[in-house]
Amino acid sequence: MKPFHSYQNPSLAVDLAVFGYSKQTLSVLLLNRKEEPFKDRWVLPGAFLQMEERFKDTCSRVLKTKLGMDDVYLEQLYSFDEPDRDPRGRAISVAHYALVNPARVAIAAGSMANDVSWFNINELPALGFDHDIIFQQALQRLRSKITYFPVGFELLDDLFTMPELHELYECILDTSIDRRNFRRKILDSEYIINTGKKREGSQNRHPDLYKFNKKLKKNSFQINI
Amino acid sequence: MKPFHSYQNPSLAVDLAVFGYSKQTLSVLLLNRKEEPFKDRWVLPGAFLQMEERFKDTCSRVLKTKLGMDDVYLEQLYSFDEPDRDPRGRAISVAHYALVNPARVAIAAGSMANDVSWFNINELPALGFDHDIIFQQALQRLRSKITYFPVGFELLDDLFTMPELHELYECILDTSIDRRNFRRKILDSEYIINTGKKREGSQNRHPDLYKFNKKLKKNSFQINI
DNA sequence: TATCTTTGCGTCAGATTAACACAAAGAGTA
DNA sequence: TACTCTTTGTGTTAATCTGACGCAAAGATA
Repeated sequence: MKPFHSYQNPSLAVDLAVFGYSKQTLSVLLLNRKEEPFKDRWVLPGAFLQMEERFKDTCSRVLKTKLGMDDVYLEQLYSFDEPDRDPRGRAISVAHYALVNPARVAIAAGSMANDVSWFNINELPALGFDHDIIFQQALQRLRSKITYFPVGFELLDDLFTMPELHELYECILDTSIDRRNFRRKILDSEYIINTGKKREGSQNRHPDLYKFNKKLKKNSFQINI
Repeated sequence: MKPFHSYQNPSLAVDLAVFGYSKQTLSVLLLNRKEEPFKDRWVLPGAFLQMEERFKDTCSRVLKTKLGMDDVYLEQLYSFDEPDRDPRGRAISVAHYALVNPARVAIAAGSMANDVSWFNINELPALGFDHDIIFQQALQRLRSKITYFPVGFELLDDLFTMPELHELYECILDTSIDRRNFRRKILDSEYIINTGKKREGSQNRHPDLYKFNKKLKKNSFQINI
């Protein structure tokens, strides 16, 4: 299908800030480019829109084919339109961010495997294109979102303990949060449910296992960490 | 310049939810379409991106040429990509919202004049395209934003009174707010400055005139209405 | 049984907020 | 001038929320 107005449109792409949390570290997934421009530089994964694709379709395609991931939390972030953001020509990027549990996704071990890697968000290399800016904005959005909406569980296993959730928040917000006050706020918000089970194996007291409360009314949720 | 990858791109446009506040009413600017599709229906103003234009450029062009407006507050909202949102073919819209003071902008009295009109946001007709959705999202964003960031003054005159600001908040948030508590929060936030002058002419006590504090550090601002 | 660490639960003072009282200012009117 | 009516500016108080912290229960080890 041709565009129905006169001038030649810019290229249209999505870029993805894929966040993962593992071993008390928040990481982002980067791709090592094998072609110009920005050959050998690390960039956010992305792709051009294909015929009839919606943004989320393109994102899912990238997540599936390049990274072997299915069913991840995805949110549109912002559209970037600096004319010179891609040296090949005018290209517009509709940036998204994704939250995944790295334990659940095995990065596809294909030919790409060596070109994809998790990076601690505090130890990022300089990225190609305008991806530094996109990443910073994604991180800011994640930090803002998690303080008032329960997206944290997207990064954890189905069952998780209170100390695990607590550490996740401290890690994402890069601040220390009083353990006991955190517990109270989270429990008051009713966004998690105590399963009655306990996480076994640790040396000390075995913490309760919680699960996310899926019946939570979307608008009733409000924490202020 | 041609796009540097293989397939034919969708059309790219911006749509604008232009909010105005006047006489204790929050309004949005609508355009009456004179062509198919959606002939004779009201829609948000918008335009296709022209060569080398950035989103904000296109927005400014629409505001200037169709509405005769300059220098308005503008913020990117969201990008809409439903494949059938435009019956003419695939078109992507990067929606923005704008805040203007209707008293300061005279809607251009050209051939378009009869086709442009302010509508009370509570009395909107059914809009063409997917503009109902875009508008609702814009309204939601405005409501959310105004509770934590001082954008209200964009809708008012340079000098305004506390009751005027108070009414604006009540109108936008569609709720009643205790006058005295509101005053305290706003003053504590230091985002407005008492000019010492008073608004004359009213029958009763003459209220103080305030102005926006432009030296306010962007990140220090935080109200919770 | 004692010790060490982690986890769960509770307390309390200080800060914030909501609800409300009241006086001052301005204009009209007897 | 004195009184009324309405609006605006300021303060008070009780309820609520938040941050800081104490302490005991649970589990493993010595």
